[in-house]
Amino acid sequence: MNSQNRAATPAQDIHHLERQRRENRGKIPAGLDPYGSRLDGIIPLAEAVDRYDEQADQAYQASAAARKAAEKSGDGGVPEVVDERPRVRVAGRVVLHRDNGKLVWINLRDESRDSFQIAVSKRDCDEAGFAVAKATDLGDVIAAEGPLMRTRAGEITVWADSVLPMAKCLVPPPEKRAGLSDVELRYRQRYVDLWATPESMRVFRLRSELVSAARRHLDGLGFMEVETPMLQAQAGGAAARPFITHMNALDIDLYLRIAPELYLKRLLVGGMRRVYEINRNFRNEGLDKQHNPEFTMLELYEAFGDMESVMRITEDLVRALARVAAEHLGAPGARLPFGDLEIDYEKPFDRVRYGDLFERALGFPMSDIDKVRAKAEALGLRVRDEKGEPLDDVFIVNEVFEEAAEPALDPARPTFITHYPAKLSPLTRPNRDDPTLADRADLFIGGMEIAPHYTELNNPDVQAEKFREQLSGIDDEESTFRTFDEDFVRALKVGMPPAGGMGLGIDRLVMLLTDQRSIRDVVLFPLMRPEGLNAGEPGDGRESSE
RNA sequence: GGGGGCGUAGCUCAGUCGGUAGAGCAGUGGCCUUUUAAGCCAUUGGUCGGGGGUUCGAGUCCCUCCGCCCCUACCA
Repeated sequence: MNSQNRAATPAQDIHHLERQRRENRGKIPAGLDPYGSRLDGIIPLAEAVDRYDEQADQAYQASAAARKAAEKSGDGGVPEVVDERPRVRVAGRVVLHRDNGKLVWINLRDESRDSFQIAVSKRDCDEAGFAVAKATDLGDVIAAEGPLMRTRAGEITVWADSVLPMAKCLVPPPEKRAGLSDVELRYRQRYVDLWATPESMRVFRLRSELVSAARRHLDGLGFMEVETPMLQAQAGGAAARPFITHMNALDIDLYLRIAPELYLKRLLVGGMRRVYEINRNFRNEGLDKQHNPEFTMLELYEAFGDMESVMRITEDLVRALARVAAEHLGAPGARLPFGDLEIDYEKPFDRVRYGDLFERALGFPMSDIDKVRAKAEALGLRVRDEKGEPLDDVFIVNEVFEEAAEPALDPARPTFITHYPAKLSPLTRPNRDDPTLADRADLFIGGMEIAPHYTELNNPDVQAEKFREQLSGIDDEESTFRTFDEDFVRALKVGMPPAGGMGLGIDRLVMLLTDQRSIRDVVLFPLMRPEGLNAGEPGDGRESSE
């Protein structure tokens, strides 16, 4: 079964450190597969620590000592050794290896614990297991079994009587104390980062728990989780550039979705009352600390609700998730560090009207358009469109708003910005009392836009008109992917109940709740330029420059 | 797109004014049955990201390409 040992890599191409590891693999006793096989009953390392029984350990030590003393005195009547220490079977990556000759100390790591010690003694372990322990390299995956004891130095340890190889690590691992700090390697080889950098594993474990908790929370509110198309003939629901692909069977171009919105609303038409989807969106735009081309979005819609009702859902949800994260830090409540900030999710979130925030930050109202334009010029902002035409007032206002007012928010206070100008949100339902305002509220936390909320438009005629307005004045490139969604208007004609909707950027929320500054540190496999395609072609530099 | 920075052993990093490439960890050989960043002795390991240039001489200076990071811009 050990055919894998003889994988045909030419010897001269193998790095000497890998060759050495291949040789060490060969030292594993015949009859044991270096790549192991199914092993039941393995418990997490953290649980092994919990199972330690102080009394049983002391009773064992005492009875072993008594037996030894009796043997020594030779008076007969040697007592039985009482060993009721709990036995455990554990497995993990070898992160430390101290070979004392006839006693080998190995520290394992798994998802649950950074380090857990096993001792492999020539006297007490079976022969093959001892040989495995001697041949073990840092980074190997092994399993061990034995009683739980405490060493003289006080560390809870498995005193192994059996050790089994589970997987050889042929690639030399990162430095044992510094771990992997090269960010490029961490992203490209996440499989190394996860085991070699405990902090990285913690972030992704917490991310998983947060997403689970979000589902539980929403399910508890009577929401139904659904899945809608990622391959779409029209990329709607947002104003981003989509990725394009081709379907051979129908010979049509398809787009990777930029948002699930228009499909989720169709479900409200069909009669679903509360729906949500947690899934990937794809946007063919720039990469930075807050943007990955594929990112995870939670969108939810509540029939017979509105912006206010979904704002309440979001606030409760975010607070519940913050509590999960705080529990991980061993802190009660929901106060979490984010860089230099401490963000308090427990107190009611702040609310500020768009216009009020503008006036508070700038010192004059947004209606004072002369001052707004002067400020825009002073800030060096864009005041004309691509064709050189002056931008509409409301867009200038928004440029100034984003440049000068948004940063005036307290980043440590989760804040909803409400009452956006209607012209900024062309697809949103205008406010019933003041049609110049849109029923839209954006949640900001830590200086990041986390979640927009809307009272959804459900009048098919208004929707059709909005689509038409949006399509007028787009350029050729945009027109290839921005189209009028006839079917969506037809759905609205069937009748969609009034509704509130929300979209929450899961990656950004996870950044906040795990205190990570880059989206790449909360995405397991962030997009990277592929390795080795054009790297270092001889002479390519000179040729392309001349 | 614009600007700045970085790239040296498997990993983490030094490398002075341009003068024969260094450390720790890891690895290898040896000793060691309570170590825990184990220890002690010995020791292997380099396309200094690729290419070109200047120079008697380049890890170091210049050009260029590749990759990554940061800032900025774009992004409902």
